Parts: sequence; structure tokens; C-alpha cells
Amino acid sequence: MAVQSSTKLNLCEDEDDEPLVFKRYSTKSKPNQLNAEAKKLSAERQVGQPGKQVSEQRSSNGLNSSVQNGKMVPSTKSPPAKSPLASPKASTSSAGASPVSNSKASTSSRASPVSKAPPLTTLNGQSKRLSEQNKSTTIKEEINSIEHLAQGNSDSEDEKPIGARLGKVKPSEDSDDDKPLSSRIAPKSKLGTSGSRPYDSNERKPVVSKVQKNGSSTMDKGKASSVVSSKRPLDKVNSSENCSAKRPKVSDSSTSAKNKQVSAKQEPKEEDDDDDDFIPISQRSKKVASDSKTSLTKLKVTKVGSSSIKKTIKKGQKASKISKYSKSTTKPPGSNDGQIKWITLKHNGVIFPPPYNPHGVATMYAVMKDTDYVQKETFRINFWADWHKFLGKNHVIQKLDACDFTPIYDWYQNEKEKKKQMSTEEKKALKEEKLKQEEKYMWAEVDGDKEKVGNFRVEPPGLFRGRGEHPKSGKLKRRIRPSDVTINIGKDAPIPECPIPGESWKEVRHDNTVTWLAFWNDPINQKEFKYVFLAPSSSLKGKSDELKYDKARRLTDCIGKIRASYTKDFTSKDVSKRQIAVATYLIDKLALRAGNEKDDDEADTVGCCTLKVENVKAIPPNSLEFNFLGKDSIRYENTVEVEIPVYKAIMQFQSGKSGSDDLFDLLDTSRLNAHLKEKMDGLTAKVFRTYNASITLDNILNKETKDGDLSEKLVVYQHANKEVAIICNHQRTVSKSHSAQMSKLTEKIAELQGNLKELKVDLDRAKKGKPPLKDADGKQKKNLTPEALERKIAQTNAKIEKMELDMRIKEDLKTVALGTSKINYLDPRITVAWCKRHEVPIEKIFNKSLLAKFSWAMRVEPDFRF
DNA sequence: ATCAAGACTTGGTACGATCTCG
DNA sequence: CGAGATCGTACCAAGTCTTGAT
Repeated sequence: MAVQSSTKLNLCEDEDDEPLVFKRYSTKSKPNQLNAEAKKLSAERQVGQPGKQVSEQRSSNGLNSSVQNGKMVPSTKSPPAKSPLASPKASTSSAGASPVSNSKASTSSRASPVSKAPPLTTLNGQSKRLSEQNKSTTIKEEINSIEHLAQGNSDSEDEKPIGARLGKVKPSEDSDDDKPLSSRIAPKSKLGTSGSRPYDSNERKPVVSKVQKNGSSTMDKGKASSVVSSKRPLDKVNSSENCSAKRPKVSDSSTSAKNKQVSAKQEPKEEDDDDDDFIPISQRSKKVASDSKTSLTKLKVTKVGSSSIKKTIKKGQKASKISKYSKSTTKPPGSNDGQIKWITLKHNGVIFPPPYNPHGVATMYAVMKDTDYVQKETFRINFWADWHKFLGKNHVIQKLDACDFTPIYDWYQNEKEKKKQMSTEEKKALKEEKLKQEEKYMWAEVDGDKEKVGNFRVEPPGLFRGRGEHPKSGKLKRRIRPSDVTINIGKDAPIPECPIPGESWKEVRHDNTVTWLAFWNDPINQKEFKYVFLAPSSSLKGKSDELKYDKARRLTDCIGKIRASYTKDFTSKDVSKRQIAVATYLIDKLALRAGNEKDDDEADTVGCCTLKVENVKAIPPNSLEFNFLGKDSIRYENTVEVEIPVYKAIMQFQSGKSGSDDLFDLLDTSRLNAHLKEKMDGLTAKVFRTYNASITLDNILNKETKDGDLSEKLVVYQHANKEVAIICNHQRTVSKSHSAQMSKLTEKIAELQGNLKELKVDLDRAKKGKPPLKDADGKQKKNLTPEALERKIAQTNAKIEKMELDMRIKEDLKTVALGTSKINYLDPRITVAWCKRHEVPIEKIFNKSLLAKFSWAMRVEPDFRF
């Protein structure tokens, strides 16, 4: 585990010693909102970092064995402990002794403080085994704990409320509004029956748009605006051809990937900046850089971007060549060596969190006191199991519920507060310090270009916070050390120095068929990996993003044919075929995820292929009511009218099964995707989500944008974005202050209306030559001309209108997350082209990160349509 | 055909930074 | 200028999908 022994409590600050290179980030402390929830996160993170080092020893489980034994093992590195930390409370005092304990295993000891049930005396007795120092530290806290003991488990009782609300149940928690987004889709016309509708005409329209709102749910009705139904001529589908063929698009030039081979030709084009006007200045410079970069890359590499088919072939050759010198002889399954991702790669490895962990495991838990995580039994049980193991069988602490974590929690809050109180300068200094230490890790060099690294910080120890009812949540996530980390780097690049002296990387590879710079096994699930990748702004990621959208765009050409095909199969005699057809229909129409199988040690969530009989209810005459937990345990609740054959098929699939049986018993994602691939090269289930999201945006923008001022256009964009978020069921929890904010706005509007009334009275009087009435304070108002008053009235009215609109939007979006679709599903070229056409500055839609991430899309032609 | 490893995309949240309004 | 609202980002969990092995 993570924590290890450290003896000292000091948290904060400093400890000097250590060789570690990094310092901890400062501990952060921010009090701010203490909301329960918020805090928890932060807390955790911090916990790990505060102290400095200490030796961590090893226990295999991560826990420090030494601690367990009661002995202390001095770590080599660890210096003498510093003083107890900051925590006023307990630590210092009690421990006079402890401070010194250095590297010992105080962790355990520390933990003990907190808890405890037994009376102090007991503690002492037991603690013998512990180092003395440790014990002492604990004492104070123990006292408290004791009290609690008497009461019962304190932690559970404290603030339940908060916790309860937060977490988990994000989905429909409260009001009606919280209803599932999907359910909010407007009823639109009933959906189409696909069978009946002419494909060619409808393709552009996402099937989704037809979804009907769930009658039962209370959602906001009005809002759901209908999705666009208009179709655009261009879109015709050419049903005849093979979908995999690329269709020449008007603005194909923008799709550079495809044309890469022709780069010579294109290059000039790319350089021309005629579109620059649309590009923010800041971007322009970047753009140049990136352009040149891109071309370089192209030359060198055989373009990864080129059509996939070619790519594969080419790459294959190259790969084999390269693999010769590649160290790793055996290729792991995931490495498709057909794809060379880079030729040269240099970077500096990863940075580790500061080693010393003052408070240890108990702190990790204490800090989450008011989150809803600790309200869950699974969380507590898992935590206790790991903590107990860590403490050792004979430790005084024998029961989690008997421990009072309040002292640690308070100490933590106090630290946060302190930090918050630091002067701006101090904060700045700290920030710079951190930056200085991390700078070298932030950049990599790929094929000669400098690229930003995404997550170069190794995850600190902490408690696993699985979402929903995750069976492993609460488990201790042990510390990751260099010997857990595998580095991937160019063969000729210098191997990054291991940041922790005396230790070394687990392995160094030179695999240019993958994009990761480093990885380690997930401590919670050894079978899984945590990777360090380049940032989204990198050219490698950009290319892959572009390919993703190009593929979705290709679906535009095939969608008609695909819909016709699955519609035909709704009534196939072959059940397997029928299941594929219905599943594809749901994925297309409702933007459901594929639904891979999951293990028992994961939260129980489903996607299309894993839907259970009980997740879908047939409602005569032909509606289906969906209700299930999807990714991240976000609830999907939606009732839609479907075509009769689909309705019948679903009932057939359900017949004779129990609620927990698979609805599509003959189907899984690999079969489904294999089938989809026959329809279009590279087609998989998730492409439909991208396609439907992007086509919806394109349609709404083109249908609803009118000449008007900027803010009106932005409203249109936001509206389109919202529709997409609803289709994809991208939800967020309602902000804690939402209702307060709403009532504040209501008040303001009322006040303005009062003003309005007064103005009107004054206007009447002014017209009659009378002076205005006195104001509320009894003071005489200025004498205004009727014209001036009218102007004021108009202004006030406009203000009220705007506020009302803001309020409506706010209410409307309180459970909708717009960001996810913007980042992952909406082809940025649609947005960029629309901005160009309507003179909307792109930075009004994309923030700095998105501009960087989508730099590849900036030079799209204004007439680009998805 | 199935399985599992591996690689990479997608997703929500908390927090700190920045903006806004009184 | 300060409190609260909003924005932007770090973080890391949880999906999808591919591929080689059996």
C-alpha cells in the first residue's frame, strides 16, 4: 500500500530529506466547499502526497511490511523524520517521541491513533509492539475515538445526507428533471419505421431523433426540441456501392488522412492560410508549426494516416523490419504490428509521488468521511479488509466502526485551510517549484517533434473509488514503484533515468507499434494496465481522431443500405440474424453502446449486447421502455416507439426467459462487430454513436442557424450540443447550489419587474407633464423625458428576457453534460466550418485545450458537411 | 470459436483558476 | 475587492475493440 510507513506525521511540509526529486505538490488544501463530496477526491489525492519520503518498504501487497511487524525499518532514504507534522493535533504532541521515528513504520501506528475502540489503556498495552513513537502519536486521536466507540461507529452516522446524495445514484435522483436525458428527447414524430421510410431520403437524420420522450417520466417537456429532420440533398445515400468506398466529399481535401499520399499536392494547400481569419491568432502560429510538423511526419513515416488498407500493408513491412531490432521479441497480443506509430521516440519517463506518507492508510479513509463512499458497505468492508491486513492481526484496532476518524479529518481540513490562506506569492512560488520539477516529464519527442505528454504522474496510493456498486471499491490502491513500470522508448533514445535512486524500471521496450510511453499493472486488477500516453493535442492522437471521424463520415454513405438490411432481418427466420438486426437497430436508433461482457468483479452494468430481459419492457402497442445502468453506472431510462417488427422480435427474445437472462442470448459484441464489418470496412458499434452525434450536430446547426447576432448563434450551437448530449445520455450531477442559484435569479427578475412597473407609471406621468413618483427611499427621481423612459423600459424588458432565457437554459442543462460529446463525438470540422460560415469566432466554442486537440480540423473548408 | 491480454477511447467529477457582479 | 458562478483541467475509472493463443 500506499502508505507506508512513515513515521512522521508531518505532513506537510517538508521534509527535506529525501532524495526524492519531487516534492510533493503542496498539499493542497482547499477548503472551499466543503461539500462533502468534493472533498473526498481531493482528499485522497493529497493524502498520498504529503509527506515525503520514507522508505517504503515493501510488502508485497504494497503495504509496508515493516509496519506490520511492528518493527521499523529505516528506509535508506528516509531521513530522520521531521517533526511531526503539521497536524497540530495529534501528532505532534503526542508524539514527542514519534517525531523521530523516522522511517519507521509509523504508518501503522498512525493509523491506530485514529481509531480505536479500546480505552487508552488498552492501547498502550498493545502497542508495545509498535514502536513507541508511533504510539505516542496516536494517542490523541485515540481519545476521541474512544468516545466514539462508546457511541458506536461514528463514521457512519455523521453526515449521511451528503453522502447520500452525492454519489452514486447520480441518475435520477431528484426531481423530475433528473430524468434520464434520453427520455427528454422530444417525441418528435414517431419514429420512423425504418422499414417504411425511404432510406435515401432520411439518412441524414439520425434515427435517434425519432425517439420519443418517455411519457411517464416527467421530463421537461418543452425542451426537447425536435431533432432535425430535414435532409440535405447532398446526403443522399448511394445505396449501391460498397460502403467501404470512400465517397468524394465536397471538402474532402480536409480529410487529409486519406490524401496523405498525395501530400505533395496538398501541402501547398495546407499552408495557405486563407482561412486564417477564422483561426484565433494564437492558433495561427501553432497551426503553422503543426502543419509543418505534419508534413514532416508524412515524409518520414509512411503515413499512418493513409487509408487503412494501404497502411496495413505498408506498415506490415516496416514493422517487421523494425521488429528486428526491437527488443521485445514476443509480441503481445495487443500490438498489431502492422501499424507503426513512430520512428523515433524520446521522453523522460514518469514522475512518482513523494514517498513519505505521514498519516497513512487511516488518512485516506478519514479524508473521505463525508463522502458517500463511506456510506457504502462494500466500501467499508473492502477498506477494512485491506487496512486490517495492513495493521496486522493483533493490532489494537479490530473494528472499523469503532474508529473515530474525526481528528484526522479535522487535521486535514485544517491543512487545506492553511494552504488556502497562503499568500498569492507563496502559492505562485510553490507552483513554479512544482513546474520546475515536472517540466522535463511534460514533453516527449516523436519523430523529431516535441509533443506534450498526457499523464506523466504515476498515480499515488489511495482508496479505489469504483463507480456504482463496484465490488472492489474501498480497496487500498498500493503505491506504484519504478519496478512496476515498463518504459517504451525509441531504440536510440537515452533510457530515462529512474527518478528514485537505487531503484530501476521493470522493463524497457522499444515497440514502435504502440503509442504508450509507459505502463504499469493496475494495482486493483492486476490484469489491467495503466498507460502513459501523449496528450490529446499530439499529432499521434490527432491523426487517430481524424481517422475516427472519417470513418463515421463514411457511414453516411452506407447508412441507408445498412438500415434497409437490418430492417429486412427483423423478420428473418434465423434467430441469430434477427438478434443482430434488432441490436443494430437499437445501437443506431438509441445510440446504445456495444455492451461487452463483464467480469463478476466489476460493477454490474450493461450495454446493448448485454441487455437483460428485465431491462426492456414492451408497452403496447409498440413501445419499448428501457431502464438499465450503463457505463459508469449512469442510468439509461427511455421509452421509445419502435417499428412493429422490432417490438415483436423483442417480445420473442424475452419469451421463456427470466428477468436476469440475456435479451440477446445468441449475440455478443464480437459477433455483432463481425457482422457490421461486412457492411462497411472498419465498422463497429461505436461508430454509430459518433455518426449519430455528428450528423445531428450538422443537421441542427444547418437547420437552425439564422442570421442574427453572435449570441443567438451561440444559443443554436449550445442547443445542438445539448441534443447530442441527450442522445448519448451524457449526464452530470446537479450542482449543489443549483436551486439556490435559481431562486436568486427568480428574485432578480422579480426586482426588475418591479422596476418596470415603476417606469411605466413614470412614463404615464411624464406624458402628462407630471414629475415621477418618489423612489422607495422617498427620494425624488430625476425627471426624464418620455423617450428616455421608454428606452429604459425597453432595456429592462430585454434584461428580463435575457435572464429568463438564461434561467431556462440553466434548468435545462442542469443534468446534461455537454463537454463529453464535444470532446469525443462531434467532428470538429463541422463546428469549424459552421464558425467560418457564420462568422463565429471558433474560440467561442472551443477552449484552449480543444483548439489544440482539434488543430488538425482548423483548415477545413467552410462548406464542409458531415 | 473462445478467451484473454493488450491498447486505446470515452466519461464523470473535484478542484483550482478565472470571471462576474455587487 | 470579494464571494459566488463558471470554466478548464487533472485524474483516473470504465468502456470498446483488436489480436494472438488455444
